[in-house]
Amino acid sequence: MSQTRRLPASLQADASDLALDGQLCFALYAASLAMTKVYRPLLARIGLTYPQYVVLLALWECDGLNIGELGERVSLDSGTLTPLLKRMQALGLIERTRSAADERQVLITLTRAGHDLSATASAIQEQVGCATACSNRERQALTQALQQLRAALLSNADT
Amino acid sequence: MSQTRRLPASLQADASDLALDGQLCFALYAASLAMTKVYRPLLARIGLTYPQYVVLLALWECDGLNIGELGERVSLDSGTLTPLLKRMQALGLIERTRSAADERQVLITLTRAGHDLSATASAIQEQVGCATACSNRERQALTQALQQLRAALLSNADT
DNA sequence: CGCCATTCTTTCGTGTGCAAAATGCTTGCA
DNA sequence: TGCAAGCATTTTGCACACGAAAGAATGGCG
Repeated sequence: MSQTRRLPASLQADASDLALDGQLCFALYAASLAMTKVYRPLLARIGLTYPQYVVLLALWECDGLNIGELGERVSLDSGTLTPLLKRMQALGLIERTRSAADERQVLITLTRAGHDLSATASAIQEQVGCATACSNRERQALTQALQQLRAALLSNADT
Repeated sequence: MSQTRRLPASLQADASDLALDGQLCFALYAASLAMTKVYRPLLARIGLTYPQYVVLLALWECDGLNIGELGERVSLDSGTLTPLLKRMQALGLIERTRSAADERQVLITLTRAGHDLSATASAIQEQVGCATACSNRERQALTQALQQLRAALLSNADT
């Protein structure tokens, strides 16, 4: 599996540190892929993708945001959101209107159909909760740990 | 922020459950995006993207895998890996050769240059470790929790 | 009043991710 | 032997994800 090499001790030590399964970054990446994999078929039944679902979560909580605010909330670039939101508009879930106060801004508001999807979403969320196979308490603890990690990473993003 | 609505109790209860920040799925999604955001500029200096780096991690651990095995290891589809690996070949980091034993398979092997990048990777890994702002013990615990979550999600992916 | 720096959004190019169809090799079975 | 079934990979099509650059509107400032 790992061949013996003649290297200075400083480099020799690295070999074990680079093991794929020991890496937090890979555990995060793989878990995130697995999560979307579970959501995909469930969301497909209502014609949504995972990022679109995340946007809806944000809008159910606070309707009428502009693209910049929405992007900050869900951690996405405006260049990603614009086409995504256009698709959601085509689905009849949201409206995109220029702000009267500042015509530079585009305000995103839920339609009736978009609002009503929250009931379905709750059902899906419960299904996935089962698939995680862990208690509410564990889930909460993990969620909090990930929020802290995210905050630390973002504040050190320029380092 | 959240307007009062008249709904049956069964739906009323959902409102708080759908709060964006309470969702494990969103915490995972956002943390994963934040992690790649930290890695991006560091990896860009050596011409790599994040998934390409993950593939290298896998190959440093076990060289000479075919595409299917590699995909299982890093949790990626062959449709994703094929173009990604071609780009890595163009960079001179890997070789793609048909297996003599079974001509259907494409074997991925590291070049000298690909092998040598592991030293740089260790340095990058350490930088990111600092950015996570948590101790080795915390990092290890979180990594393990994410691995368990991923395993649970994958085994229930068909539910 | 008109110019310009700022802010916000959109467009563009590159690179994932994944499902489904297409391609080419292998194996098993008549 | 010959071919049908199956397998590994590639291709195709759609949807993110992001940085950089272009467009559009606002708010000063001379």
